[in-house]
Amino acid sequence: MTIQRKTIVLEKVLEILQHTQNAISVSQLMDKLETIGIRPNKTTLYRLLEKLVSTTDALSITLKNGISYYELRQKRPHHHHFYCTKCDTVFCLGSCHVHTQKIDLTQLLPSPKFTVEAHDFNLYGVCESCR
Amino acid sequence: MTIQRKTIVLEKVLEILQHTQNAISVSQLMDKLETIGIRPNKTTLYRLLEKLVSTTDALSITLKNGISYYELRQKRPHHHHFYCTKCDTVFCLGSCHVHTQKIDLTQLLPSPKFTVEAHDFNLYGVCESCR
DNA sequence: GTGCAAATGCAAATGAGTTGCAATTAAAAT
DNA sequence: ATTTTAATTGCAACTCATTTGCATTTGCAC
Repeated sequence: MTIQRKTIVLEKVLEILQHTQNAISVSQLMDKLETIGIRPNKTTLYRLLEKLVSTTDALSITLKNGISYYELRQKRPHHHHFYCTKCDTVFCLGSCHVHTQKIDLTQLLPSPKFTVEAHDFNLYGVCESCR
Repeated sequence: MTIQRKTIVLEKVLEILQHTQNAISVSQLMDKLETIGIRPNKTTLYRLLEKLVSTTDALSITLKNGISYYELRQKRPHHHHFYCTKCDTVFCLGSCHVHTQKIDLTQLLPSPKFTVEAHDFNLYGVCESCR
């Protein structure tokens, strides 16, 4: 295993992810890269993001439109997202209420013998600037 | 507008939906139909389900695998789902905690000016029989 | 410089879901 | 009973996000 090679694309992707409050999709990312004159191959971009996720530097969420959105893990606590149906922006929400309010998910299960490994919670609606 | 025509496929689909506790996908539905000797065209099936949803007889949820699952609305209150990652079954959960525990989602939003129109909440894990 | 693993690019494939259009069917009107 | 009309169906082709195979390039290590 050698040191991971640095690439312009990787650097720029990290830069974009660092400078947005939102989770962004591959196509949104490609658009942003295009505005700074970079047109990476989409396969490359998918692989780069996959790597960031596998190294836990980033995480991805997939909304009910079937599209995955990425964000840097950074120092943010576990949280969920708001998808604006007008502008397709994925806003990060405050700390997950399931954790902060210690909600017992077991009660909701068909049987206490089910093992919950993950949960997702997405809000859908219209953001402030789209109203 | 004439009376809606009855078809074997519609009847069998309703029958299957009525006799399962779970939400099922189009491919799961096609498999079940196949076991009783019915091989409907997938377009037909999609359109039939779309109609059931539009008439509020059924509802659909879409999980992070990008697949939609359908269930009859019937008398069930608003609830969410548990997806078993081993057997691909989508179990219905108890009444939505956001409603029963009157959780205020506004607090989680970036701004109170955001309008929440819908939310989804899915659990992922392993079901009782797959453990 | 040579070798080797990582990174890249392209084209093609995947898979859920959709669309256009022609063909069929059943209900309504005659 | 026959015609008219609208709903239903089936097929092929398409969309779109994502993935895969494979050949090529690149850059670190020796």
